[in-house]
Amino acid sequence: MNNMYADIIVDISHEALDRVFEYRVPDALKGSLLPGMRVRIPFGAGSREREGYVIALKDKADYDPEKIKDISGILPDSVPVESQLIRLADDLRRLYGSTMAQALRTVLPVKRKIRHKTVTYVSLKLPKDQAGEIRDEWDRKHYRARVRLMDRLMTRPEVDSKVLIKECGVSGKDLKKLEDQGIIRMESSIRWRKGIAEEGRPVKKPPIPLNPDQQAIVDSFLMDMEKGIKKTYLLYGVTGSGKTEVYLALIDRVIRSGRQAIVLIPEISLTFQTVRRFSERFGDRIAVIHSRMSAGERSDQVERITRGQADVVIGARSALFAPVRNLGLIIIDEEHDTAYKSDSTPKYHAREAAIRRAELAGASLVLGSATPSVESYQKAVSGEYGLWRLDRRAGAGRLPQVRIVDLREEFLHGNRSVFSEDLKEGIRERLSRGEQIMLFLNRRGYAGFVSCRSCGQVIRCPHCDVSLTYHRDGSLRCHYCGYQTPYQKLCPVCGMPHVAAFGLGTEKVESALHAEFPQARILRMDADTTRKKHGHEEILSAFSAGQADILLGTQMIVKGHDYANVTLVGILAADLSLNSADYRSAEKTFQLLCQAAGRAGRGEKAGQVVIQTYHPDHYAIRAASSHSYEDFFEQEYAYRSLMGYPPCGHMLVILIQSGDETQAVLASQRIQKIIAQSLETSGEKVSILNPGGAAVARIKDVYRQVLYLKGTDLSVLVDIRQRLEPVLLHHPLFAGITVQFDTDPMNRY
DNA sequence: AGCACGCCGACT
DNA sequence: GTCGGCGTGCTC
Repeated sequence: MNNMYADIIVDISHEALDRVFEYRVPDALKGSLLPGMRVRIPFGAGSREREGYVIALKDKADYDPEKIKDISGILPDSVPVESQLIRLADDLRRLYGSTMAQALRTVLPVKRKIRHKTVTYVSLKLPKDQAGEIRDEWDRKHYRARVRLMDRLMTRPEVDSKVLIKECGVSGKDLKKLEDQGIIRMESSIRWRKGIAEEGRPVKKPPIPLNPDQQAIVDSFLMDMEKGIKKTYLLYGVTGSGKTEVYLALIDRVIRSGRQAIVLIPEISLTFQTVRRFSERFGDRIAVIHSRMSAGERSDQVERITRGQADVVIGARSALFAPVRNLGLIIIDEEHDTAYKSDSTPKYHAREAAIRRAELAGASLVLGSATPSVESYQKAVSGEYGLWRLDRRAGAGRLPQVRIVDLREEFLHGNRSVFSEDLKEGIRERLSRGEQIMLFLNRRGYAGFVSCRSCGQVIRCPHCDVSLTYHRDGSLRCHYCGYQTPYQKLCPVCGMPHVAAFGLGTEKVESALHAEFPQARILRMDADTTRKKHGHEEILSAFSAGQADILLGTQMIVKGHDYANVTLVGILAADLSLNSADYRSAEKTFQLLCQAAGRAGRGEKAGQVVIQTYHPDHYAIRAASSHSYEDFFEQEYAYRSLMGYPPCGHMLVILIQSGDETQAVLASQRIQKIIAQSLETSGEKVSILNPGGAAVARIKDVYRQVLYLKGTDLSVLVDIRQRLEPVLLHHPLFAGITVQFDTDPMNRY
């Protein structure tokens, strides 16, 4: 039999190992081994068993045949994947910055153990004098690494045990031993995430006939299909215009041509209701993938997909990588949603990744939104994407009437309440008619920051450089790290009893509502009330069932869910999201207002929206009130192009983190220097914004430095990153410092 | 990442 | 001499 070799990526995320290694395929595995599979391989001097990914098979090896080792075996649950996904991983790695192993891990449908990301905090357990004695004893015994460790811990605790291992030269085992001996204390912290609803039984229903607008879109798609045109389309449809019906019809056509579809939905709106609409149409030929599934459930779904038992895969961001064999269509619903941007490395955007996957598979891509991202709309009007529009609501509902209330005038007229006269009047009216109201506030907690009225001192978190928030149980809490301390009237700085909470929070609004409308039944929904597993669903279905008159909440109440009986939507402070120092703040505000407004008047009864604001003339607020996306886009695009922000340019964020403030600053300066030098030689124009600090300079005792690079050409930024990576790996200055990259970021740093 | 090799200082 | 820690380089 002929020799067979495999190119393999070792599953260790380290740049030094980020390349292919050749292995021999033993006879026993020939025939069953395919690219994309995970295998066990002997690696390194000790031929320790490691895991790796097969990325290609070949009959010749380039490396010294004497040194080539055999693959030990295929991992159970290993699934072959078209070379497409491996190429996609390679693209993601190059564009967003990661090792190939990390990129493969995000792309391949492995049943992987849900590994919590942990950081271990190390501090001294013994009092200083005792620790000093132990240190001196070690010094006598010439335990140099341990002495360095002790000297360091005696000045300050260390945030990340990895830094100690690297810089003091102690081993992980040593630390464990010292912990057992009661000399040091080690605390590991885990990151957690949110849950989501379950699936239900599908009952097939006949399709709703399309209206002429919807039909025209489906027809034009069919014409392109017949001509063999594969491209990206933007479906811009106002809320309630029936985008989902169009999706269903498009998917139906694609399935009939023998191909499959992937539908992406933002995690938060991926609810039972959404899934049901698809299962009512396609029965059990759908597969659902979401983050809260157990490893077993997930691998069942993946197996059904690989076996060809599903025509439609529905899921959040990561479902984009479902191992669908003959992909014909990808749909991204609510394409503007920031949830499509991954927050772990590689920090890819599902929209960009989908464009690439569709290209590789020869599939079409449909982006749907009532408030398209500036990026997508720009590409649609420039002709790069096809543009489909749905300007009218599909059913009985009409777009609600919007009223802007100037809060400054309310204040001038002596109204000190959270609610304007217009809003109060509206609420009263709805209550008397038995209709429902949604009130939207972009903030959680009882109030905003807490400060001393006498000296102006703001009470801050001792670990995070952010202000603490007052909660009604009498505690001050940090939203970044969960730090809690009891509220005190006495100012820690000037000693005057004038510390008080300012601002607006859902809890505060709730009590104001109770005071104003004692008869109203109120449901509050925010991060605090939905913390338990299905809190989210419970509250929404209670409101839907008419168990409350008013639903008060943050961001999360504006997504999905139709409530026929809601005829008034109030936005209490439209400015809250407008004030953040982020180039996307106007876009975010506009999207939020449109979505919130879209909740009103979904049924037979006409809807009304009241927007309270201190900036009644801001274009985002004006455009939202007249339901004019075009007006908003025109002004926003002008601003972006003036400033060179995406889509009129690109950005690269470099996040530098260290437990030591000076080191973080030094590393940041060094990086700036390297960038400046490489720009000098290439002559490219890239500007470095905001050097010398992050919006939050410290989180959980980790110091942060952030650099924003802005340039017209994405490839120049990618180049800079690639030139930086080897330096970060080898230069001693970067030992114990984490550097992360984010291309075209969607969140603030 | 994790292992071996080789260098250097300190102690039996 | 020899023991053992630490820097360096390599892993198919």
